[in-house]
Amino acid sequence: MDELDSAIVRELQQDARQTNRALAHKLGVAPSTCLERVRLLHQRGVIRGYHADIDPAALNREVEAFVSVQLRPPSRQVIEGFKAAMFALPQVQAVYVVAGEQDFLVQVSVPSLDALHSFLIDRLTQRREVASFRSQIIYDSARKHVAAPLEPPQ
Amino acid sequence: MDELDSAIVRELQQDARQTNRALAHKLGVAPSTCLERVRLLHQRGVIRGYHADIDPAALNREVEAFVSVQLRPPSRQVIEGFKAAMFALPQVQAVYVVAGEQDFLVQVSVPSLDALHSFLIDRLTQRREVASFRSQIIYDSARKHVAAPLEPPQ
DNA sequence: GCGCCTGCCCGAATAGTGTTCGGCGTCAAC
DNA sequence: GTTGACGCCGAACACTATTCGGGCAGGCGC
Repeated sequence: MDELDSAIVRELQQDARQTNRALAHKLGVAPSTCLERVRLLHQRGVIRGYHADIDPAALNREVEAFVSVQLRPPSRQVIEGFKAAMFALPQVQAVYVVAGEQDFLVQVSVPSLDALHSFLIDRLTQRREVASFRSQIIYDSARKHVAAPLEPPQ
Repeated sequence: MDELDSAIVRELQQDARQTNRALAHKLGVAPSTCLERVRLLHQRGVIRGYHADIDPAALNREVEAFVSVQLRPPSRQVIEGFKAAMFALPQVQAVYVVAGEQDFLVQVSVPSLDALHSFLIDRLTQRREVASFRSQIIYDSARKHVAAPLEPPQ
């Protein structure tokens, strides 16, 4: 993971579809060198995949929210089961098992506030292991698509 | 946004680097047709970009957490300023302005628990507009990279 | 210092791909 | 039935990915 690898990772986070030649030219190396580096980054698991970023509105998902959930009992079995069940739902974008008062953070995206309400009372309240939940509608968000390596002297 | 567009979007969410020919072959259309569709999806803003998914561990980011923050006063100026300041920090992955008890949800990724602590006391506590905050360390997470269009009869 | 080995990078060659463009079929309107 | 518009197709050409043999530098043993 030298300087060249970092640069490749940065560039591909920014635009995963640029040609290998363009990438090589930007970094000042030969295309064959660049290709080999990318292949190794893949093999080492550094690059996990390439994904298109889609406008949620185009997928009829105008409303996004975080739902934090407390489970009872918070045992391994219950947590794993709940995680799998949530992840299988099409409205669910991401599931986070967290430390704190709440056990789960579930990121959902739905067509409308009505759909969010339906989701909460049909999919969440239904489940007996849900002790309590709290939903936070997302008014505005900003996500980074490119993360740089951090150094310990941070 | 017909069936073919949806299929293209689904495929490119799954693997943004597959060749246009492979994509066309999967969907049973000519490469030229497929290319034109992709171009239009871009132009319409449906496809916002293509990004490599990188293992956080490779970027020296072993610890991830959500930090929920309450601001005082929660005015537009304060919110916008805080959002911009957080987003500029390298440890911050995403910023969400949310409804509820807390005003902000900040997703951070850092090398260690120490680094998280440093971030909280150096970058967050420092700011006068931060009335209170609560951090939730992420034990486990699962994110979807492909989202399907939702229909109103959901 | 000298020679050897290893690892990395390069450039050329080939196979495969992106991209353009003229033409054709289908459908709807009139 | 005729016309126009739209979208899809396939061939052609330029460009790109990918492979592979060779060369260069750095490190190590002697």
